[in-house]
Amino acid sequence: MPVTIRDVARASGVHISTVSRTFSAPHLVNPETRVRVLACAEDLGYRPNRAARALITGRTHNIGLIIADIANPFFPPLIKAAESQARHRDYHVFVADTNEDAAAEEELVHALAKQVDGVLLCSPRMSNSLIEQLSREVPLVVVNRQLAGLPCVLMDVGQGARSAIEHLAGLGHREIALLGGPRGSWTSRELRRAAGVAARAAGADLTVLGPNPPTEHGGLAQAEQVRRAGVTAVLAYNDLMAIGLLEGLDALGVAVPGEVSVVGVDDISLSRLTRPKLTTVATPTAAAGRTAVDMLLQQDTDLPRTGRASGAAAVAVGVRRTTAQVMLQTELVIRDSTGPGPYAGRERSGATAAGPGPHRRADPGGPRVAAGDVVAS
Amino acid sequence: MPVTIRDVARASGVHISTVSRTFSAPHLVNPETRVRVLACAEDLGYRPNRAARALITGRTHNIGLIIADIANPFFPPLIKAAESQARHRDYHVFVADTNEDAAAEEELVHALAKQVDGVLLCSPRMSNSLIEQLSREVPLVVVNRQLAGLPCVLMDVGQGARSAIEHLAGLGHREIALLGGPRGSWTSRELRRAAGVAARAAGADLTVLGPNPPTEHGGLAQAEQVRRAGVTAVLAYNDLMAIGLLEGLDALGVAVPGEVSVVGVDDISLSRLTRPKLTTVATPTAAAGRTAVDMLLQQDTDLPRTGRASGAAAVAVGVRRTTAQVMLQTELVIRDSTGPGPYAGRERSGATAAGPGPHRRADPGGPRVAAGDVVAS
DNA sequence: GATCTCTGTGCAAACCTTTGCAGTGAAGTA
DNA sequence: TACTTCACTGCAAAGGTTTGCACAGAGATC
Repeated sequence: MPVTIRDVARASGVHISTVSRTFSAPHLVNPETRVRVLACAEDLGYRPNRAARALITGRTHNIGLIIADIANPFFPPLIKAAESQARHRDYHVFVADTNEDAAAEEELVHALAKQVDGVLLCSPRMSNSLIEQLSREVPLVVVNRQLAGLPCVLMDVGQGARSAIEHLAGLGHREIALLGGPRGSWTSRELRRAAGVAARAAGADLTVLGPNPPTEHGGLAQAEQVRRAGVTAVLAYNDLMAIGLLEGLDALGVAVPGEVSVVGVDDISLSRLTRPKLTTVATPTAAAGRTAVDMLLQQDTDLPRTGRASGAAAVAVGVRRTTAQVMLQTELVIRDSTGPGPYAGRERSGATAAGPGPHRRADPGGPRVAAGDVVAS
Repeated sequence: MPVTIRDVARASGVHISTVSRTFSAPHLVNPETRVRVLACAEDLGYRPNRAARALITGRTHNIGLIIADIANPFFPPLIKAAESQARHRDYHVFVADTNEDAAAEEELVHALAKQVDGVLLCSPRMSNSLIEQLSREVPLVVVNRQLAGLPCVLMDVGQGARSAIEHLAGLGHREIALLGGPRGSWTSRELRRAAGVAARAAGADLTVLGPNPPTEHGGLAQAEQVRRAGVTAVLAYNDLMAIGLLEGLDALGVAVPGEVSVVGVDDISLSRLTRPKLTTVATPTAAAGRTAVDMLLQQDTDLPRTGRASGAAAVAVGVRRTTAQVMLQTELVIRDSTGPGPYAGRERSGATAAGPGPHRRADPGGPRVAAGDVVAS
């Protein structure tokens, strides 16, 4: 029932190889023949079988995108950017969700391995050694995790944490909590490290609460702890948790930013919709998606193909993998969930402790994110 | 470099067919041989090439999921439910985003056709006739669109609209606006139809505004129109638009629900987080995902396979497609964005016009969605 | 008129599996 | 003993495509 290259060949009176060339190397076939073949193909509704093509060329023109949780609004912009970038290069993206489950991640890499030309591993939860092992099976680009020897796209959450802590300290907060993210998250570790350093430098105390599930509920569940900890400011692992915390504090009757200031990370679109609007560290999510696809496709063109069509040239060059690591910048966006703390006005007053008036608002639009720098290669 | 069945055969001293059987029909091979082969496979890190397998069996064990917009929080629960249901049956799901673009939808169906065993088309934007045509290329299940002769999973938004309008009319609203969804959306048409009927029955006027992009911004952009239309209540195409409208009205200084009541559709998790919390028509998104996968896989096992392995039995049965259409129930969840209207208390007072006190709150948890009914088959 | 170049096409192998069929030898049956 | 049955394994074709190589014929060159 499905029409193959053979049917087209029969219909147009040429050999199947000519039909094949009509599609994959049109310049090699006589214009007259070409139009005839194309007409027949059109007539019969022929579409090249990509799986069969992949079998011999070693190129599927698909890339896999493994995501911890599609429901986390952090990811969709990344997915969309990756998809549009891939489409430009005539690639398709297959997205798979792991439910924050390390075992599912491994499973999926294996399942995808032979059906895609490479995989983007976003915010993986599995161990470094397992990732390295899997990278021998299929080209990998890792997002939100630093891994020696593998191409990585990172967001400078360390810098973001620093900015956030400095912002809070500048507002007069000295007792700050950090709501940690999920176990196994590189971002969470990085955030904690940088926040610790920044807090020490600013003379503030940092209490770490967690690990927590990186969801609204994870934040909500910590509201009680936050109140008990006696802190006046909180930096959350991500916006979702920050928003949950906002909810939880509201339910407990704790005023934000009156009694407690809250800062998130990611700047998901939702963070503009809460009351109060969320101060947050904007991460360049879309840029990360684009960059990761670029790096994967770059690596892909460098690498020899697996099919019989492997060029001798590629072999001569050897398996020289590009392992560039890109760090993308983050930026603090100040909205309404942060306000003066108990030490407002004392020492390092600066521009921040400008009285009880309205806080600085982020300008509503425009690009906020700088281009990434290559950090290592 | 990649290890194939042949390498395993060589290593374990058997024919490739024995290796093949070790994986796909273990009971046909001697236990001793089996363990030896498995050991060798393990040693060499062999993994069956699913693409090659698909070429001959005609079964990829993948299903495609085409989504209008991953960033719309309506979809992730559907995706996750579909994914988990598929995983149970040893299938993988490839998600693709079309950016609300009909042309991209067609593109993607073609691209996926030979790499999956079937496609779930969610809230498609393309024409019925095109969908029908594509369904000849690959098994299709359509979600959120009724289409004769094709298996469909629908949500009873008509009933939802009716409940919403009755709720509003009961609260004393007589001038109601409907914020329409995107052009080409079956749900939007259905909503409009049912809302019109219900409004007439309740003696209320219905003003339709739209079509609009089904996003937060689409709702926000209509705030001005809503105010100008002089309505006291609005039913929005989905929660995202309702939330945008909440924003817009807030910016215009219009109180919700004091001056205008707002109802959304979908009950995305976000709708519990707005101020005021959103009254909305809950749609059984996860159930839809599960059901759609079930229907697709059902159809899949019925249909003869394309590969040479096609059983004669299937042919004897003939191409009997299951074209069941399932309608899932919706339910109105009343929160804080709806309140008494100008005609509150006059006639049909009921339980709704209980003075200016707090409105009814939805209970926070528990299942709200009934199981689906088969409507036709 | 012989040789060369070039364009267009056909041939057949290869990619990695699965599976119907046939063959082997051992155990069971008459 | 001769026959059947059975469990296991090998053989080879098939699935749809790509591509190196060979070849035919046309035109150009000397």
